[in-house]
Amino acid sequence: MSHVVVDNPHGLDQQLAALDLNSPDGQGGGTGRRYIPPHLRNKDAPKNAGNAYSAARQCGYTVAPVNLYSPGWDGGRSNGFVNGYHDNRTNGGFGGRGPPRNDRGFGNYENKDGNWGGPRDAAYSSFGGRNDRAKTGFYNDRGAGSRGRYERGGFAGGGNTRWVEDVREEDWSKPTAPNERLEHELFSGSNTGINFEKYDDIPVEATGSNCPPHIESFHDVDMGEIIMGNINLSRYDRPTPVQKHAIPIIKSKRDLMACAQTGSGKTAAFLLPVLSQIYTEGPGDALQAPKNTGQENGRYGRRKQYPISLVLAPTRELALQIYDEARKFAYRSRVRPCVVYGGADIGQQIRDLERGCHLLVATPGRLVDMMERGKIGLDYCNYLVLDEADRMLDMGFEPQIRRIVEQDTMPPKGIRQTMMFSATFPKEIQILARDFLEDYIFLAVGRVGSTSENITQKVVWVEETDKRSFLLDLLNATVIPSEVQENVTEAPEKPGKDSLTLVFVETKKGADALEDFLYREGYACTSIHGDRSQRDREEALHQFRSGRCPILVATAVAARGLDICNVKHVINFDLPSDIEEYVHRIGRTGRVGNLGLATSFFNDKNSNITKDLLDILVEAKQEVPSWLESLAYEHQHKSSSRGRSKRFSGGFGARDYRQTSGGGGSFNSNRGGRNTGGHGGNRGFGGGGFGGNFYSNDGYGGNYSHSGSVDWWGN
DNA sequence: AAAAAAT
Repeated sequence: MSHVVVDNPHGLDQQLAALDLNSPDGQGGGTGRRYIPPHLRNKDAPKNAGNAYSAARQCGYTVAPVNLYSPGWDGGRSNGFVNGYHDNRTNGGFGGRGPPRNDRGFGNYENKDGNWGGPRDAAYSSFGGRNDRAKTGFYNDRGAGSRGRYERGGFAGGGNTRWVEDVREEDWSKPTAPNERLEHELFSGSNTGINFEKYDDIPVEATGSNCPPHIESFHDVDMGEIIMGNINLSRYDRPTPVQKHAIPIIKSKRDLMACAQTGSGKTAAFLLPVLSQIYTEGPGDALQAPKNTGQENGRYGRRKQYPISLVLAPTRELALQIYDEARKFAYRSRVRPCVVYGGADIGQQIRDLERGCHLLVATPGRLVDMMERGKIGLDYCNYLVLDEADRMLDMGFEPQIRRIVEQDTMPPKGIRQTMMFSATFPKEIQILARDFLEDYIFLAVGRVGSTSENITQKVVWVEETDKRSFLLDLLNATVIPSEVQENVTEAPEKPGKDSLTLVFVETKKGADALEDFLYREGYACTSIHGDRSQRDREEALHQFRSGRCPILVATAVAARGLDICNVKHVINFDLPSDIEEYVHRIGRTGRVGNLGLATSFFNDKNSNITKDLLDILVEAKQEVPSWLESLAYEHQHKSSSRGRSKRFSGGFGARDYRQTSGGGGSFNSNRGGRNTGGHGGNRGFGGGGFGGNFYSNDGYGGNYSHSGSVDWWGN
């Protein structure tokens, strides 16, 4: 059942018609036709780069002008104030590059013609190779030979003109001196590369105009000597499927929307080409920016940093993880990666930023904070990556994200290069992609480390009161409880340095309690949840990773994205009520080609997940306990009569439900004959290749709590 | 009846 391709084009089109955002011309909504990704529509639309408005209007969409608050782009409107302070940097200069002023009444400006400034944007002229981003006519090519230039400040009179030594005399493409200690620190960890041949089977589909061919080896594309050196040090052997496709796409300066799971190697898929580009092109204007004028160090602004690349991630731990990867690939380069996220001392983060920041990894809230403090300017951010975009929207980050991307000084789409990664492609993400991406390529990657192959999934019936003792039995692994025997063929490995066990619970309280219990029972364990201090969280993760505490009790905070090798066993002490969450949780094991075991405790409290769980097990070709099967059957019948839980109302009366909540994916089993009637789980999940996962299920947009009215908890 | 995220 895996890698199902869409075989129900009608249903699919129906759904897409329902969300018809992009096809005023009817292209997207026709029946009987294949889904046309948004970027393939409106082919005739003028490629007026950055012309967000016209594009939006073409779509029959009334939107607030995207850069409403970014007077900078149409030039000359900035008054050179930053956060209420005078900003010497822009004094009398191009002006247009002034910082965002959404508190200064610029909101009334409308960029009337959508022209991002034309000649005045000569500020964009790049010494590097950015000009070959052909679709934009913005770059005033001064050629690569300049050794210096007049500083921006001087152009419009008003002072400050001075010759600036061109820092690009440093060749960013050449490696800097090696540093043994650092090298050891960065690369001594285990190989996180994914080198297994079976990954070749992972289906990948790329759509979009002029999509560059994929690569088979890291050597098929020139990423420069720094990157190649670091790839070697990381012991990356060959690219994963997502890397094979994403690397050439990003290298050829195209925007990208990629649907891929974590664990597919996607962090490197964007870090490698982005950093490679930065190395070849040098810092561009970013280093010319105020930083070196000395003026930013004055009374008001202390060294505002202008990262060339920004990566946004939903959770702090994930941000850290991406940052750690970035440090590897930035080794022996002039690029300095930084990370900012909440819960940690902001002063320390600011000091770190002040030491230089070319690539910034951030969680949205803290970044906005940094921007408002005038510590970060996105004026020169040429590369924007949104990682786990669906997750970020789930968590309600959309306002912050739009604030960062649209309402500030970030270059508009078409100028910057934007890459979005998401496990799913629901309506909200499609809208975001439409707003943030220009002429993008859509990449759909089948699930790597698919549950069916790598992870053995067990579901056992355990009453609430028995859970603890049951858990102890599992951890000891010497005795397999009789109830489990029928399902557990191999005993789980005992937790140990190379055999980590991750125990998921549903509540923070529960996490504390269970950790206490295990601790009292003499187990080396720790816990992670959102109420623990950031320091404790990181410490816990470290203890776990290093194997000092081979048992980690966790809430949903650890369910997604975290890449911890050697997790041999995931135990759902409490099952989640959402199948999506389940999939993410068990995905913490069986990574990088290893085998994993996932054991879930099930009792009547979990009836809401019965059907979806069953479907997942079937799809992943796992043994299904007979009681689960009959339960699912019962549940379906029982609930169809008296209105099922909102979330799993699948199968019946689709459209009527779609505004209410949950069930979105459910009614559209896009699998032709088999109307599973409640199968929301296919979305973004394992078995189902691309089509079904990404295009369809979320058509009704009901799957995400932020989209509809009520979620499972009634919030 | 929850978790996450800026303070």
